[in-house]
Amino acid sequence: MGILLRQPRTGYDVVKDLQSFRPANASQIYPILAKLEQHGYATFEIQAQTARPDKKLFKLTESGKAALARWLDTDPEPPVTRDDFLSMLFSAWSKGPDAIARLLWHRKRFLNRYEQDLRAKYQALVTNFPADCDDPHNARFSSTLLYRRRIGLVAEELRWCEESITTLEKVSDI
Amino acid sequence: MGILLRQPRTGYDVVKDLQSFRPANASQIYPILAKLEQHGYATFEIQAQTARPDKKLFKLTESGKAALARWLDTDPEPPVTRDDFLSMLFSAWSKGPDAIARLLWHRKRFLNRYEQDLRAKYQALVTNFPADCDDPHNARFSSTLLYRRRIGLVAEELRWCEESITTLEKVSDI
DNA sequence: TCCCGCATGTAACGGGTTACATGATTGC
DNA sequence: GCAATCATGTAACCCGTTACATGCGGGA
Repeated sequence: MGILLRQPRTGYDVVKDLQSFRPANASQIYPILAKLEQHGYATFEIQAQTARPDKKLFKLTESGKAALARWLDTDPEPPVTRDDFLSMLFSAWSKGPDAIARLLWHRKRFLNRYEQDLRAKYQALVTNFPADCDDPHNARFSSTLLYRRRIGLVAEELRWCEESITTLEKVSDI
Repeated sequence: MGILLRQPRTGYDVVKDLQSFRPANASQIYPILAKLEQHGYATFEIQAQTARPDKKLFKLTESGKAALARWLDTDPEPPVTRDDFLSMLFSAWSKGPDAIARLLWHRKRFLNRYEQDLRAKYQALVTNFPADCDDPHNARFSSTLLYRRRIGLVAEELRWCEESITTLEKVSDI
């Protein structure tokens, strides 16, 4: 399952870490961690805290690391996306060019915000840990690759949005 | 739900049409069509066929069209993707640069095939119906926008794959 | 001969989301 | 005073997938 125990983390932390590229919510993660523990793939230490529920700090066992390594050798499934925007665009012609333009503008705003966010995080990563990011044996190397990918894709979709808006303008007011 | 009744279609056709941008399978579509019919959003005519089960040709009612128009006025949810490849890449550092390269090559091959397929379909569309594709009141206009988007994104990810492979080579054999 | 395409569905299962339950601390 | 952050979980539900059931015609 969503195995991302680079470092020991609590369930709560795992949810946050996954957020960026494989969203899942708490009520899903906790049962999974419990199951991993039952199968011997992970163990946890309890850290008592005052004024908060006790933390369960999970970490992978050797057997868990082996299972992850095996999974890495399998071929990944083709990606699946669901995106209401695309479905709407598919039917938007029925309401005319204005509706299409509205959708595109909406998407553009969304992408702009998203891009800024990504760039900020990426910048923070490479300025704080420049050495790690260049070392392919380091976890942060993987992270930089993933950031660069997302940034490139978002920039491309943004380009597409603008292109589409201009063609729409050209076509509809001639 | 997946409302894409541009023209009257059978359940079987709907599944195929959706394939490209919002995959769903037959056992999901049939109950949905039945529900649409119960709610008065769609009706069907039965076309008897010899040697095959009778066709149920569904089409949207006025009330169905109105519902679709209302949906088009709502703001789309942010997109969700799940992609094993990304999860694997995230952990691939643990197995070293070769594992990362292997993943990237695998993805590259996948994207190459996908890109060819998309370009072929896009070409077919614009050569067969050049006028429709330029008319924003026509359904095929929406389709061309969607194709251009997908093609751009796939090309960008391909570029990223190649870039990543070369940085990996540079970094690991110096 | 066997698989693919056409054409419809039902039943069981599994993964994911939403809602609920608890509770102290910190900042607006 | 209210929301957000930290921290754990359970229960119900929905959406989607897999497997099953049926059956003929055409191409490899």
